[in-house]
Amino acid sequence: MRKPDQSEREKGCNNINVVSKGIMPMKTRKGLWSPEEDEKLMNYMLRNGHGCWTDIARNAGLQRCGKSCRLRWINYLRPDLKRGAFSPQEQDLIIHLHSVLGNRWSQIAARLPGRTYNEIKNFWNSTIKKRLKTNKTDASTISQTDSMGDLSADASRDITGSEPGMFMSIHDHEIMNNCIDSSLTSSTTTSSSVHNNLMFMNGHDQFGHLPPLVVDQTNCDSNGGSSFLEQGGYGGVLDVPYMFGMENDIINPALGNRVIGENANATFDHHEVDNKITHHVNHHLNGVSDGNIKVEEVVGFGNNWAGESFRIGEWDMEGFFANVSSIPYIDF
DNA sequence: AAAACTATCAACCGCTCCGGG
DNA sequence: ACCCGGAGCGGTTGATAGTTT
Repeated sequence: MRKPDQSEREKGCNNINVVSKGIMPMKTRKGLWSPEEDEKLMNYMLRNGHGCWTDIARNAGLQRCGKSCRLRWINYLRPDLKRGAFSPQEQDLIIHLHSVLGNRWSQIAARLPGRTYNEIKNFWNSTIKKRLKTNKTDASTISQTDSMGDLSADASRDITGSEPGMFMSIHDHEIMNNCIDSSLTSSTTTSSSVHNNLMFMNGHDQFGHLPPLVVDQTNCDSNGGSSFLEQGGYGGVLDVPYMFGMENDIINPALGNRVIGENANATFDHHEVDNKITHHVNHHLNGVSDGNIKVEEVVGFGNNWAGESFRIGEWDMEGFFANVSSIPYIDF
């Protein structure tokens, strides 16, 4: 991997930035950090702790901008960083969290102790993305032979423009099926149409969205919730999304877990939910499942999720529930 | 052996958000 | 209300190590 190299290090020395607080123009270095610089920053941080990064850069005797110091500390020097390859469990968790959170790398990293967002981002872009792409190719081959037609064609990207390709095993579908509330039959659509929309081969709907999940507090037991990590596969039942809604809500992870359904206008406290997820995920990392968290335990009722409420009409429900009869995966 | 290709990842860039003046 | 600076984030780049041809 890239190692500190003299010519490279010299390159950045021509950049002249004015150090904040207007003391005097000072050359700031760019490029790779030398071991000496690392030592300076490390020693300073251990002695003085966090503060204004611009001050840290200056006080530590570094010819670096504060931004560069911050990045170096967060991504490399922090003592609590875990080194080495991602474990299969961590990989599963990253995939899992990405399906829920999207490219919010810092939020994903916050749930992986000792890992940085940059590390996870790099890992995703280099390794997982390719893996999913390969899987997608396989899936599209299968889907063609299964007469999936143009349903798979538009699944090349999700609404954020990133690559899809999350797979669900039959087992996953069964678990998900168990989590579908029978009361949906009385909602604006039939339970059969919802079921069918959950059963796209690649785990996405015809628009490339991840499948919606129906919140059912009573049926989603710890079996469904913990099975994902234990299986070690891609995709699967997402226990985290269950934590976002209320009973009978439909949640679409691709839309930021926004809620549609009878509680569409309900809003939740983002930080509270965040804390609960972190708690839940930590249990997974420690090899302990605490089962699904009760929805009311997370969101309560009447809390506010700042500006994140989602109305049913804002989603393409027509498209969402279209073509259900042409999906051959599982017959209900 | 060497050129070409691929994978990895450190670090930069530009942007948004937020708090203080 | 507006401006400014710092912090933080996500996208991207590019150097280098490793692998394949």
